[in-house]
Amino acid sequence: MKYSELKQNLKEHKLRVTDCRMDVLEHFQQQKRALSFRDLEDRFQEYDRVTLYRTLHSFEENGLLHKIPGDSGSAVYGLCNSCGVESHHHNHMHFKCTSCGVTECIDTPINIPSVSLPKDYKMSDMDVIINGLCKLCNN
Amino acid sequence: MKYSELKQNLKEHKLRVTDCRMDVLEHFQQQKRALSFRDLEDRFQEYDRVTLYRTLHSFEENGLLHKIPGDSGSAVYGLCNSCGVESHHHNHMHFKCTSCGVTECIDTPINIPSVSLPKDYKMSDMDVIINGLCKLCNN
DNA sequence: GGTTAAATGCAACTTTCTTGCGGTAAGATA
DNA sequence: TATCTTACCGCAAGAAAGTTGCATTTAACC
Repeated sequence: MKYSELKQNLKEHKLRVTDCRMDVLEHFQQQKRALSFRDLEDRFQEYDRVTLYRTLHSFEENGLLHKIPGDSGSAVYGLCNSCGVESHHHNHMHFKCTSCGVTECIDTPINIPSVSLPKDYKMSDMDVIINGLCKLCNN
Repeated sequence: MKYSELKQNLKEHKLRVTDCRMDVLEHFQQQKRALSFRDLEDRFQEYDRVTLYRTLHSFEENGLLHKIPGDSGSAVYGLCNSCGVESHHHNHMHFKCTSCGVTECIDTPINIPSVSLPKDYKMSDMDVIINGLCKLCNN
């Protein structure tokens, strides 16, 4: 993705354009997978840990990234193609490879069934995490 | 649940019977909801933090509890009724209340649809986390 | 270019989780 | 029930993860 598009992307989310944010956003675009704070820390040693934390938080707060529930303890962030400004409450589907540990967004629109909850429960949205083997580890 | 039953439950999972384990297991039974390490730490100040960590880990390892993915960073553990010794690979469904934060297991057997994954991906199991209002907060 | 609010870097700190080890107690065996 | 073995416990220390405050720098706006 071109520099101008990244810049535009940040501005659309009301985020000030800085080196750190441009680099982090570009990295998410290129990697096409969910990244943890640790991933960013390893990749961008030129930026302070605190700055990376704050970058992730502001990205999340402004709807550019969303947090993916992970059982490993540390949070993982994903950049879904379907993550538009208005579509905050869509249902996320993610694939986590049990072999290599990579988490990816599943963009294939799948009609998630209307779950029959017990009486008086009200669903707002749901996270679906599919565990298994990704295309690389499955071959 | 009676003392003898708790004891039996531990033994069935090849776990040595100790005070800490009995108390923790009983607490899970009584609470009927998912508990975080923090919950246990607050509840059982008479036990060492490390002991509680190890208790959770051994319970998880031996299939008595399972880890529920949480986006808050800290892991949450649940004791499903359907968690038998043999049924390790069943699909979990959990409800997390966005108001009070309580996570519960949804025991209603719901047939989770066969998701159409991209080519070459292989699913083993899935975690489904439904967010919304629980019956207490919805009234 | 000058102004202002926001982002950054640094330091210090809190919280969360892990490891190692000596002492203790559960479970087995006789 | 006495003894033995091994797993569990508590304590201490430390590693990892995340937060806060503040002075400095810089993006965005005029």
